[in-house]
Amino acid sequence: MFENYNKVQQAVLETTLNIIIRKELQATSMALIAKESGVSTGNIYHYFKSKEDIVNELYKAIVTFNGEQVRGGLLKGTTIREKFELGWNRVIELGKQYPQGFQFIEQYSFSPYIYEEVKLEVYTGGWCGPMNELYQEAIREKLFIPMNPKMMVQMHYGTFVYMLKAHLHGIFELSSESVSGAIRSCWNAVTLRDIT
Amino acid sequence: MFENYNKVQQAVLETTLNIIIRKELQATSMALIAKESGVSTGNIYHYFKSKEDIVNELYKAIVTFNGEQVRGGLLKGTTIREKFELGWNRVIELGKQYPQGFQFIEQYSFSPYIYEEVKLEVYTGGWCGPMNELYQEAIREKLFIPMNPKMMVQMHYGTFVYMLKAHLHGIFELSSESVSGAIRSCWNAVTLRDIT
Amino acid sequence: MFENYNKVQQAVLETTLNIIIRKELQATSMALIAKESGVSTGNIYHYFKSKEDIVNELYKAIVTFNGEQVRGGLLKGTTIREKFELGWNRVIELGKQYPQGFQFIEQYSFSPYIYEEVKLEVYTGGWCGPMNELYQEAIREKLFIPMNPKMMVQMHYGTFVYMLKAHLHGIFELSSESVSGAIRSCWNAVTLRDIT
Amino acid sequence: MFENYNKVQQAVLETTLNIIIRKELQATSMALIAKESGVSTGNIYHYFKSKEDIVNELYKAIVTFNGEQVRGGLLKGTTIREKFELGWNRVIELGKQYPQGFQFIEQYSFSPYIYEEVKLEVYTGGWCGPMNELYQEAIREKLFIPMNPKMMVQMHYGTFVYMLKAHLHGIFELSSESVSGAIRSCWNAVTLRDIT
DNA sequence: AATGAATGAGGATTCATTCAT
DNA sequence: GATGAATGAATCCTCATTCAT
Repeated sequence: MFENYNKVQQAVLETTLNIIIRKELQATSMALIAKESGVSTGNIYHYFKSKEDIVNELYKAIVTFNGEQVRGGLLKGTTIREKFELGWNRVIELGKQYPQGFQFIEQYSFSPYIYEEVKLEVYTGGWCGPMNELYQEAIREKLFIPMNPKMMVQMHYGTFVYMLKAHLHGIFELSSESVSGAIRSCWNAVTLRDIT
Repeated sequence: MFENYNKVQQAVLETTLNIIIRKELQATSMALIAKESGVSTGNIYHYFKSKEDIVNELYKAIVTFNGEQVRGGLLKGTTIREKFELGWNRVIELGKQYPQGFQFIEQYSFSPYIYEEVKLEVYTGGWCGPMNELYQEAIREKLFIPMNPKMMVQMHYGTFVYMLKAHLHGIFELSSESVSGAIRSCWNAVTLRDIT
Repeated sequence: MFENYNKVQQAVLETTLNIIIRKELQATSMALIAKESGVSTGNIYHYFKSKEDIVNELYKAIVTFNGEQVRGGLLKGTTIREKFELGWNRVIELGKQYPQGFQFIEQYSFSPYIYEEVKLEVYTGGWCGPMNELYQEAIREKLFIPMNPKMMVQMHYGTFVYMLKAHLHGIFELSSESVSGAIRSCWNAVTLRDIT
Repeated sequence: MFENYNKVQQAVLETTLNIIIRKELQATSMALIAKESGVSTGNIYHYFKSKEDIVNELYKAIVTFNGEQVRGGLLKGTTIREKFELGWNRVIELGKQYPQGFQFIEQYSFSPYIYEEVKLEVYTGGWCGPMNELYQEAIREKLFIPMNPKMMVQMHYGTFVYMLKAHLHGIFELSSESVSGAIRSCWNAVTLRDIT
């Protein structure tokens, strides 16, 4: 998840993510990060400007990683339908595989602690871009209903996010059938009925 | 939003919400709450056990309020379709009218700072209950596809939450047409096609 | 010396002066001030904005006190000569009686740590004002040579400051004869010879 | 000013002086000295034992330099009066030409940060020695009043220091006339009247 | 000689909370 | 009930110094 960073930075970012999810940002002290990451406080400040900087870097790193993963999934498909399924499947997979990263983004995407510019990268540099394009193409091909593609993508993302959330809260299990059911339902929600 | 509380408690809860959204939980000090609410720190402790208590009370109050509002909307409808539309419309309305409350719940629904028991009330005492029942009924009547109704509700809730989020982030505008379009699309996503 | 402050502020200012002279500003930590003054760190910040604020307040307080003392001395005299002698005597007395205050002003009058506005008060609100007027009057009465009175006052102040400095460094003793000799010598330095 | 030191030491001393005057000793970190001098921290420690060592070396260097300059000035004169004028002129010249060095000595001559032994060098190895001798000679020749020569030198030095201080604080300008006026006035202050 | 990453004690300051009034 | 002065532990961060390279 943090391949673009050096050893020290990786240790700090990983540890920080772990503590924030476990204990809240409030309780995530530099002393604790230092202790758990094995990097001295002084040296943390050699690689990061401030605590805020660490958290923002973390946000950016996760968003970037997620973006790459989803984009990678999308590209493996050939038809629009395949791409649709592979893309959203990756979103779910990511959430299940990296629940901490997923929760972190969820919790802090509205936080004033994350710089506005960093937040906007989700919509630009993240996975939204390729997904938006896919939806646009589907509309052009009269496969999807003529709605704002960005909005449709957001709506579907919300669908999967909340499935994951409820799953992580223990409200219900997330079997692969329910996931493919959900994906199918999303597909149905936006395809032109008579065309099918 | 805080009708069940006395004047002092209301002032404290309102102020706290305001500061948390504006500045993060981290930066929400008791001194600041005291100053902005006009209630002395000593007196705040007369009405609340601790800072944690305030924030959890706030969470509970907003969830309860939202629940009442959505339930109120639902009950006005007669047919399942009407209830469906009125209910989700209220969700959107609430988010637009009380963006701070909406953002607060979004940010802190995963936070370890909120007691697990309080968080679970969303699913039980909140608006989810009546909505779950509505979906269950729709399935029984062969109107909706046979899926876990709780999951369907979560999915749709996610849909609207992310429309609101993107709207609040300034990604796109939320016209009443796009809202009703989204509601219709959700309806289509889960209704049995041949029945329509 | 700190009559215009409350008990807590007095304790803090006195302690700070003491430590700064004994140990340097660098080594004057808030923890030490708290310990030696018997005021908790938290409470110090209730009465002072910052460490810088304490030190600047200290500077201001000493300068004001010195000003009042010297002005008080001046006024007791009737003739110019008497005022001259009483005034400068007070300067020396102050330095001997409050060596810490004297050293502090000496050391920090050039320091960037003291706000420029606070520093300028020495020349305006301090004892310089009345002294300048005295010299001006003496020039008008053809008693003193026609020189910039402000400069003359500074020169004489420097004379006494360096006597005190050397005295405090243990270079020589400061007997009352040597002081009156010095004052006489200053008087001779600026009086018109033939007039005497 | 630092001719007796090698390139690296010169860079460090110059930079340190500059920062101390600009920012206070407190804010003069080794990291900043390293950055501004272009010498790495590690290498600074190759040439200096500690930060304290740098500052004390700086003090010593400036005092020595000033001493040489003033002594050099003195020697150019032949009569006592000439030596007197040339010597004090050099003091003023030095202050105007090297204001940072002048301010540094002024600020730190009382500081516990400077080792007592280093401070005493001002009075022995500095310019005071030759000046003291000059005054002693003048007394012997019945030119000056019979006062402690060391004290007289200190007094006069204070006179010029405070002229410079007020000048550097922007209280008044220091024209060459006012300087020679001040020197003359000092001369008059200590010469036996009837002798002139 | 020279570098700058690494250390961790110590710095100023803030904070939740208490309690005398 | 209400106030806000007082507490001191805990916070983020800096700093002089060391040491492997």
